[in-house]
Parts: sequence; structure tokens; C-alpha cells
Amino acid sequence: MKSLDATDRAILALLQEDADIPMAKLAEAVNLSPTPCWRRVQRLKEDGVITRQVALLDPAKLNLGVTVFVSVRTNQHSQAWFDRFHAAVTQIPEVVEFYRMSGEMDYLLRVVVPSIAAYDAVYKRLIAGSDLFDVSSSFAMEEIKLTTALPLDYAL
Amino acid sequence: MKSLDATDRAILALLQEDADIPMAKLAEAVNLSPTPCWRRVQRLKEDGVITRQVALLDPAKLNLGVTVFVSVRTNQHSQAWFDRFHAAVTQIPEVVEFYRMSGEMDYLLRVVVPSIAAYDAVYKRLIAGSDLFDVSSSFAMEEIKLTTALPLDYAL
DNA sequence: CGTGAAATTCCACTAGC
DNA sequence: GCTAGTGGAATTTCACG
Repeated sequence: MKSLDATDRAILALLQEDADIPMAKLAEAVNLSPTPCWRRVQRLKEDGVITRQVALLDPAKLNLGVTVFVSVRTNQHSQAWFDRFHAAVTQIPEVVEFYRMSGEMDYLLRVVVPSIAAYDAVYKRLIAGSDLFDVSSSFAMEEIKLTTALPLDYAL
Repeated sequence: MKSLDATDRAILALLQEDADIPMAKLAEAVNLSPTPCWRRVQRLKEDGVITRQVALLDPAKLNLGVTVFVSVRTNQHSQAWFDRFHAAVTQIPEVVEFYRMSGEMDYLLRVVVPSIAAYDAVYKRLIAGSDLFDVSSSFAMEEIKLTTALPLDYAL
């Protein structure tokens, strides 16, 4: 895989913000003619730098005003247990992020729901299958920043 | 704003996964002919349900292997302080999520960086401007699930 | 090998039913 | 909501640096 030059990064920066932009505009913005710009985008897709293109939806319009971070501790550390837990949690559409952590907590989840009541249903579903040592929920009062745009300055 | 019927939700579900899909395929998938399907998509955009369309990049390919959750506590609670903190943190491109929380921690951040060393630089930048009471960093060992797809079952 | 211009094909979008 | 037609863009081909 070729390394990314300044032009590639400029392209990525723009596409991260708006993938709808016509190729002509994109090319102009990075001081290129449409074809070479298109070629670069193709290469970035083939190389897997650009994984896919998605529509972002407004949580408020979908009645999803509540964001909860759930930190989970367990004393079960067998592979079989993890596989079951993994499968169970991944299924839940309200869980939009799910990490295995180092340190105090074992897992961290971000859950989006319409209300506290709806969160309680998800919570019950979480603890239903796997036996968890400790589950602690923190509610977000305000979403100050939330972006899918990754920093590009570290690319090799 | 009209409420979302099953067809709208089917459209949203598909576009959340892949916004590149040609209108003809999308229409076929939801048992519609292209034009009415296109009309629905237009309306969803106008209503602000679909906010925008973005390219998702592979963090690994951008040398962003490390995810850190940073919980911040402060004893400064004035509006002026918050405004400064807000502005400072929002600027930092490595901070991809930033919430004001209820309960123990005051703020929660998700930071993506290439390495522990790079995180330390971000950390220093964080504590530089605003005086923070407590900053605790938790490292993600494994990203099990991370999706931009929101649950659609609660839409009114 | 990467870049710029022209030809073609395909798809978003409009109008009529 | 479906069918057909148009405009315009994305994609391929070819020539050049």
C-alpha cells in the first residue's frame, strides 16, 4: 500500500465530512482534474483506507435522546463466557459501541435509547444472559462533540 | 414531519449500512420502484432524519490503533470556564467524542491516537488550558463493536 | 508512472399517467 | 405509486508529460 501524501489526506478530510460531494468539486478543492482525483479515491477504497460510505441519521428525529455509558465488570474470564457475552451484546442494536478495556472496568458500552425506561429494558437484557460482577451506568447530559472524522495527521 | 413507516425504516436501515447503493437496488430491496423510493429518501433528507453522508475510514490504515476513554472531573463550574474548556477540547481532532455527564465524572472523552506516547501529548494539551480536578484514562484493548447505525425501532 | 482531455455509459431526477 | 424520458454526472479509454 502506497503511503498517503498531502493530497490524499485532503481528499480524505473532505470525504469524511461529506461523501456526497461531486467528483468535480472534490477535484477542484484539492487542485486536481477530475480523473486523477477519481483515481486516488479508487485507490483509497481498494487499499481499504475508505471502508464504506454511510448515511448518518439524527438521533433526536429517531427518538433517541438518551446516551448511556455502561461499564461492566465480571469475574468470568473463560473464552466460552466471553464468546457468549460477545454474541449477546453485539446483537443488541441499542449498543452502538462495545470495548474490552484495560484497568478497573472490563468492558465499556455506549447505549442509545429514547428514555431511562427504555434503558432499563436494555440493562435487563444485558444482565440476563451472562452473569456480571458489576454494572455501572453513567448518563450523558449533553453530547458536545461526536464525529466519525478521524485525525489524519498520523497516517504513514 | 410525517412519521416513519416500515418502508422508511427499511430504507434508513440500508442507507445506514451502505449509502453507496444505487437507487434502483435500494428500491428493489424495499419493494418499490425507483421514483417513489427516491422521493422518500429526499423527504428523509429534507426532514433532517438523514443528516449527511460520510466516508468511513479504517483507523488501522491511518495508524490509529489506540482508543482511550478519558473521564474528567473539575471543580470549576462557571459558564466562562465551560466555554473555554468546550472550545479547547472541540478543537482537538484526536477527540472524537465528548460528553458532559451526570454522576461521578463530569466529562467523558473518547480519544483516538497511534500510541501511548501520542496520547500523552493529547493529555498534556487537555490539562494545559483548563485546570482539571481529576483526569483518569482507560485504554481500550479491543474494539468489539463500533457502529454509526442507530436503532430504528423507537422512531415515532 | 502519473496526469489531463474527450467519449461513453449509467444513474439521479423530472414530467406525465 | 408506476413508466418513460432527459440531463448530467461518474466512469472508461486514449493521448501526453
